[in-house]
Amino acid sequence: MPELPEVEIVRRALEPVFAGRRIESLIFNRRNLRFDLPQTLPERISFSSVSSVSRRGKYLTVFTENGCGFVLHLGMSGVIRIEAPDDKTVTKKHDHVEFHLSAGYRVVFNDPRRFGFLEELDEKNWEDYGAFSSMGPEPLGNDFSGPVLFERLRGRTSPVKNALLDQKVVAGLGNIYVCEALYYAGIDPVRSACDITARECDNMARAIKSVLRKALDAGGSSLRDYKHTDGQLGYFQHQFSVYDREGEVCRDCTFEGPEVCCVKRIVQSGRSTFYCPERQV
DNA sequence: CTCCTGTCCTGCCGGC
DNA sequence: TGCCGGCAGGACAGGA
Repeated sequence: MPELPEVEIVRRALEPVFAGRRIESLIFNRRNLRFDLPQTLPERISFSSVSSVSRRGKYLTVFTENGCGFVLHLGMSGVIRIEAPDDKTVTKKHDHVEFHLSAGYRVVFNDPRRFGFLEELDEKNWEDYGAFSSMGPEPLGNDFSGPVLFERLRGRTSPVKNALLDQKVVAGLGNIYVCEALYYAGIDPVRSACDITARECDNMARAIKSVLRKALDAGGSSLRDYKHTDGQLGYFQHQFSVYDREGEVCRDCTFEGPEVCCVKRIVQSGRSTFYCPERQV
């Protein structure tokens, strides 16, 4: 499931393909994804050149020179496929959106579960877009730190795991990186968010940045090979410390003797949380 | 405000 | 072998 690092990798791959190229046509192969597709967008952005490809949290934004644009969310299973001019054009099941660009490039959005969405956006007032207007800081940006996180968790009685999943608290985190970050910070995921001390928030902010950077680096190294992986961009394999490792020994376990520490799985708000009870307190 | 629950959707996997 | 139920989860609506 694409979270901030995966979306950023997609952005980096899309930028050189989109930037400066003209959108010859935009084709919707169905009426809706998660939401109805913007039927007026194709005529508004066709034949104009792309001026920017950006990311905010898990959202991608693309704008054209005439000030039009759109926001794209990959949802759970969304994947971007880039086809170069000399590639054979293939249409796959769940290819919902196709951009045909100048010089024969194609960008295809494929999303089996259709949790993704694409909505029209004006460059002028993109910050007014609902999700953006209330979104928390970029975790890899300069305005995210321990003190900032501490402030944003104030008054929040829900478990810290749930709070970190809230895009209003901090942007771009999903279930996987929240579990991983809490592991590295040594924080028990069931603790109430407002009970986390300032000092622990320093550790959490550091852990969040570190986990995201590592994933970015791993994705970055596979980026140059994307053509060999069927041209598909969306998410990558990572080595997780706790996520999806129920019953296994946690990655940095130093526990010795007959009692081996192992990763536990609990359910919080209907979602799996993986953690190490020995290290996370 | 915050918090919680139900909803959307299909591929995959385990059980029989 | 094939069917079926359960599970996975990001964002959001709506109610407490």
